[in-house]
Amino acid sequence: MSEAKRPRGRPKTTNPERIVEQAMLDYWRDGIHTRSINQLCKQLGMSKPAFYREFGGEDGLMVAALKHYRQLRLVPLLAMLQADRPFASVLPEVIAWMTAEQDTPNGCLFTKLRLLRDELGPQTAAHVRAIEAELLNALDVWCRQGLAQGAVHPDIAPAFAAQYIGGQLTMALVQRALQVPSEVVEAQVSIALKALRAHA
Amino acid sequence: MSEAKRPRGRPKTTNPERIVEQAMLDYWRDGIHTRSINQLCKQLGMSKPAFYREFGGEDGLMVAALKHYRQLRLVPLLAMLQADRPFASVLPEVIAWMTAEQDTPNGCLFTKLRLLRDELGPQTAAHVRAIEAELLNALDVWCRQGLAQGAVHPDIAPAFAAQYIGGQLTMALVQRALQVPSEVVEAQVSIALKALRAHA
DNA sequence: ATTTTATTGTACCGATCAGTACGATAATAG
DNA sequence: CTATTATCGTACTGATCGGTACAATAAAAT
Repeated sequence: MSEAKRPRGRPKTTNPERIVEQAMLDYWRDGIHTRSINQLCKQLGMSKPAFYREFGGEDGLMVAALKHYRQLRLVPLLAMLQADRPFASVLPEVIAWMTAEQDTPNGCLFTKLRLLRDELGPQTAAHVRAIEAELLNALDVWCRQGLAQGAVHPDIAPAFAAQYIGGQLTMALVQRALQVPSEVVEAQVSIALKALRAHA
Repeated sequence: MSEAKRPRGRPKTTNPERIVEQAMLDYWRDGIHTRSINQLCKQLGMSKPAFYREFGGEDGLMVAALKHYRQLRLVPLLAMLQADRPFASVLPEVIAWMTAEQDTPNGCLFTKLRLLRDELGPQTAAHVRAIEAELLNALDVWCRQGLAQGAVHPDIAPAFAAQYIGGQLTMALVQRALQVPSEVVEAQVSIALKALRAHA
């Protein structure tokens, strides 16, 4: 609770956290190609020089927004996968995560960026790749556990199972972004993932 | 073979068909947000007034490119679905279509546009919706046939089966666009679609 | 040869773009 | 108080944007 001593110069009035959160929601809802930097700054309520001071450019803002999104939505998923619990009891939670109705925009910001990788700035592109790897790795570890627990069909290699789940994840998030009702998507994913289970 | 009588004025030198084909490939390969109209015209080798005379604007060009794509890639798929043949023998062809390696760009132009529906011009958006409906309807009819033939699991409603196949179609095309190898995608789709078959 | 018609592309428009120079401002330090 | 430091945003830059006016051109028609 220490009242941090003020630094020397004029006090900062911009609030980066608030701005990053709003930018994340804007990108998530509307995509990344709907606003010029001029419009972006107006929307975010900051001057253009302040924008460049804070983020260096759009690439910087997008990385910040993506990091924020990761904390908000992806970290909980990773936590599910990494919790040391029975595969069969985690699976429905993962499915629910994929198809959740929320007060936030539909779909998944990470998935949207992934599909536009060639149109991203270098830092954003690198960050997307890093998250891809992180997620795929977590799925792989989880599938190994499931196999060891006898919950995953023994003929299916964990690496393939991870790829498969990742694919269904993408499917579900894309369908949600296309406004397919969450119950329908949930039914689709449930059927698709039954193929992985033991004693099929 | 009639040598059509020339019209009155200065002869046309631009070749709309060639231009539409090239535009289709460009959109398919690079996405729709990578070139301004100025750059587009340069790339297509036509003057800007010629471009506006021929297509009226980018929306017009994109519709033309999408129609061209439909003929090239989607019509063959629809033909497969509408041919009056055993469900079980058509299914592998559909899977092969989804995952085909080609000399053309990876992925599917229609799917890319579908995911960007809010960023399209009005005509292109309408055309995308029309193709969505056309495809979903064809899948629905096909699934009814499969059910009547006893090839589709009787507990699965045709409308849901059509949605499901459509979802897996999207998944496969997105994965291909993300450079996942076609054998991997093919294995994924095969497993996912096994869930539909009778006596599972 | 002259007129009519259709297509051509250069050269231009105002608007907006991404990015920054710089003077104003507001705090602490001495 | 004055000096120092840090952040502020107005107002500007040259480039590029989407879109078009219009003079030149090339054919058929008369």
